[in-house]
Amino acid sequence: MSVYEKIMSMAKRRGFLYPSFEIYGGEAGFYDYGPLGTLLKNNIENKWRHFYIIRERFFEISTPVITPYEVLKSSGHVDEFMDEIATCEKCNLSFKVEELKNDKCPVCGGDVKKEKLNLMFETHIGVKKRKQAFLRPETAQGIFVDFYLLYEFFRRKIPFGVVQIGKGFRNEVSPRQGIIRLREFSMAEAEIFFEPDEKEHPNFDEIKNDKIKLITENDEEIEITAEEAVKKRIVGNEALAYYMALTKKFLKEVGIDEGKIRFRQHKKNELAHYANECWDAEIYSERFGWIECVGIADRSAYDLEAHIKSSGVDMRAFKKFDESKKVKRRIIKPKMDKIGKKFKEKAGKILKEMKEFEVNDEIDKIFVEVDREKIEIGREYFDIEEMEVVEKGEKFIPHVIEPSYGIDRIFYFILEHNYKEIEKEGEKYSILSLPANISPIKAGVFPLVSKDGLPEIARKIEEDLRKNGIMSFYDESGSIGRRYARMDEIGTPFCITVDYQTKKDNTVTIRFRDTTEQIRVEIDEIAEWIKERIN
RNA sequence: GCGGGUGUGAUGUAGUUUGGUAACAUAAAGCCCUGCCACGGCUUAUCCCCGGGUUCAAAUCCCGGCACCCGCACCA
Repeated sequence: MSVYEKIMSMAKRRGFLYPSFEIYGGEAGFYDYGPLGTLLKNNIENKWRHFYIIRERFFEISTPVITPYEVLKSSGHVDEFMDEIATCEKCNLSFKVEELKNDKCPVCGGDVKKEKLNLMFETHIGVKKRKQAFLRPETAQGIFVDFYLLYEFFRRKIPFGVVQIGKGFRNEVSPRQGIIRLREFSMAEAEIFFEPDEKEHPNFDEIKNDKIKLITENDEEIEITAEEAVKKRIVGNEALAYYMALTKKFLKEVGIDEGKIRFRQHKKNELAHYANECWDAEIYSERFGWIECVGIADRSAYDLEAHIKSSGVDMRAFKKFDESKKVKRRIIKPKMDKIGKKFKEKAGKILKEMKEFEVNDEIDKIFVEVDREKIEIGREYFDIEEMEVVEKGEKFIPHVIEPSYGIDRIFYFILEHNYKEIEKEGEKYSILSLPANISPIKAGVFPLVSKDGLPEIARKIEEDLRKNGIMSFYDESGSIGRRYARMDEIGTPFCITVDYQTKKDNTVTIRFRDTTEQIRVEIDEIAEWIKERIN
C-alpha cells in the first residue's frame, strides 16, 4: 500500500475526504471535504488570510463564479481553452490542429478526427435569453474587472493588493490522483498592483536573507537568498522574490516540509497566455514527485490592458510627477461632421478611439481599431493641433504580481508530510503531526475512567474550552490508550485527562501528541495554555 | 481520449481459477472492565460498484456503463 493509498483510506475513514456523489457511482474530479477535512481546510485558508490580509494589508473580495462570455473572451481564456485537437484514427496520437500536415497526421499520414476541447465549464445566464457564460477558471478575473472601483477604495495609492479565496473550475481531460487534479477546486489568489517600473516590496528586508531553492529556466538548481536572486537577475523583480519567500514561509507554517519545497521557473513555451514570468512553488510527494501547488506570476499589464480595450472603460491609474512638466503635444482634433458622414454608425466609436490620440509628426493618416476592424482615417478627417500643456502626472496601466495557491493540493501534501507511522508494541500506529494551529481539533478531553465523577469534571472542561473558542472533543469510550490513538490519528495536538489527582488538587494532565509526554496544569489555566499554542 | 489492471461491511483484505450458506482483521456503537498510551469480556450493526445477459442457481462466467489505480496523450 502506497502512502497515498494509506492517506486516502485514513482520510475517508476519519472524515477528511470523501469521493463526491459516491452513492451514484461517483464522479471523477470531485471530492467532498468531510467534517474534519472542512475544519482543516478552513484553518489553512484562515492562515492564508492571516498572511495576506492581516500581514500584507490586502483586502479580500468575493466575486461570482459564473462569468459572462465577454469577460473571459477579453482575458484570453476563451481562445486559450478552446483548442482544437486532432486525433489520428490510425495511430491514435493527438495533435494540435496547427501541427497537422495537409490535414493529415504528421507522423503516419493517416486521417484525423478533429474535436474541440473546451477546458472551461460552459453555462448560460437567463432562462429565455440564455446568454453564454462560463464557470471561472481562476478567481483573478473578478478582481481585474473591479479594478477601477478597487483603485478608488485604496484611495488611488499604488501598490495595493486584493485577494480572493474561492472555487475555480476546469473541465480536465482526465482528473487523477485524488485531490491533486480536480475539476472543481479551491484557490487562494492575491493580485497585487504595481507601477510598471517599481515592483519593489516595502517589507523586502524582512525576507531578503531567506533562502529559496530554485530551478531556473535552464534547469539549473540553486539555493540562494531572495536578495541574491534579484541582484543576479535570476528572479525578475523584488516583488516576485518577496512572494516566493513569503510562500515558503506560509507553506512551512501550515506543515509542509521545508526540504520538500522548491520554485521552478516556467519555460517560455509553458507560460500561460497572460504571464511573462512565472515561478511555481512545487512540493515533493513521495507518491507523485514534484507537484506545482502555487504559481507566482508576473502578469504585467496583460489583464487590465485587455479589459480596458474591450470594455472601453479607462482603468488606468494616475501617477503624479514630482514636479509638473510643461510639454508640447500634438493632438488630433477629429472633424466630426466629415467623420459622421463617412463612417455613419461607427462614428461614435471612432471618435472615442481618436480621443487623446497623440502624434509626433505631421502625418497623413491614422489607424484606429473598432470592433476588431482596423480602420484608416485619412488626413481630411482631422486637424493636428499643437499646444503646450502642463502635465501634473501620467496615466499608466498597473502591472500585476499574482501568487495563486491551489488549496486542495496543499491540503493533500500537508497530510502526506505529516503522516507518520510508528510501531507501538508490535502494532502499526499512525500519527498526523499537524501544526497545532491548523489541526481540526485542538484538544481531546477524557476522564481517565468513566466513573467516580471523573466524566462530569471532564465534560465541564470540554464545555469551557468550547466557550473559549477552542475546538475540543470529549471522549470516554474505550481504554485511555485507544482514545489517545484516535486523537493522534487525526492530528489533535493535545489531550487533557482528568484523573483521581484532579479531584484532590484541581489539576489535569496534558499529553503531547508527538512525544506522548505529559505535564500537569491547573484546570483554570487550560484554556489560556492552549490558546497560546494554537495561534 | 486510448490501452492495461482493479472494484467484496466505514477501512484493509480473503473468497472468483472450478457458479451453490460471503470470511478475516482493523475501525464503529452499547454494556461491563479499565489508576495513562489502540492490546480484556459480552453484544450489535454494516458488504459483493451499477445495468443487462447466461443459468435451477452469479461476488464468481459474458456484455455494457461508471469509478479508482497505472501507462500514453492532455495539462491556466
